[in-house]
Amino acid sequence: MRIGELVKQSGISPDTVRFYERNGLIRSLPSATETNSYRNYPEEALERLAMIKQAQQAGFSIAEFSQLIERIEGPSVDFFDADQFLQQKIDEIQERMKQAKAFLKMLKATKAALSAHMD
Amino acid sequence: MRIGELVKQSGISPDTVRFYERNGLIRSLPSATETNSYRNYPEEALERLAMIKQAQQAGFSIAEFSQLIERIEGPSVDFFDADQFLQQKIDEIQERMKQAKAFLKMLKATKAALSAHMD
DNA sequence: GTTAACAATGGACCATTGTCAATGGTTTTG
DNA sequence: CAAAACCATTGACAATGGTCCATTGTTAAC
Repeated sequence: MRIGELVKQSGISPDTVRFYERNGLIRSLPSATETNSYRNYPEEALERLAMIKQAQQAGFSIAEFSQLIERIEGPSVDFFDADQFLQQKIDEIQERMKQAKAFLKMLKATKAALSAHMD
Repeated sequence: MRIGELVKQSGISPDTVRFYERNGLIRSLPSATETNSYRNYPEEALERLAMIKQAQQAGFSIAEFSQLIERIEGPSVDFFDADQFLQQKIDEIQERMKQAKAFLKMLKATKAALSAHMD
């Protein structure tokens, strides 16, 4: 699939897709049938883009996501290293979610207090 | 309390504290007893800094946090407006956490799959 | 009372995460 | 085949969230 199609289906701008690719978050394969200079994306690219969105919402930076990709599908996977990396990131996200949860709770309490004021 | 004390107790750099203050996230009171040009922070500043951290982990930008502050403790609070603002932010954070959760789940699954490989 | 430590301000600088515009090549459509 | 639509590359620009530095003022310690 060409970038235009990917853009249409994902809602992400072509510039952003190319930006992600430059940074190793997504890959395009050279087309088997065509010999142009157009990027050719596999179907999985869509899921990958969705995954990037999720990672960002979880507080991952592009650099971190790129490291993740390298570790889990790069050549010569170092299992121990990958395992350690994953565990660390899992911990970080859990901590972040804890903090976010506390903030959310506070917002809700604030809203409730406000509502009580409103009558 | 002066900025140095706040910095010591919060672990946040003085530049960052002043940056936050410039952007309306925190306020210093003119000291009642002293007549210098030093910032004077109330005890609550510490909690405020902690709250800023939480908000950031929840994906809040500085601008959003500043708007929040204005709404809940600014002069002439518009209850309806504040209520709507809070609800919207609550929804956004919940959506973000949903995505983050999905990502976390995927990381855990990836780690489990990796572990299975390791023996 | 003078030095050391602390604080304020202004402005430059930095990384991150995109976005835009210009220019030129490729494909598709009519 | 000519025009419109699509794509690539390069490099500039922008917003966000700080950080650093130089200069100057203030306070505290010796």
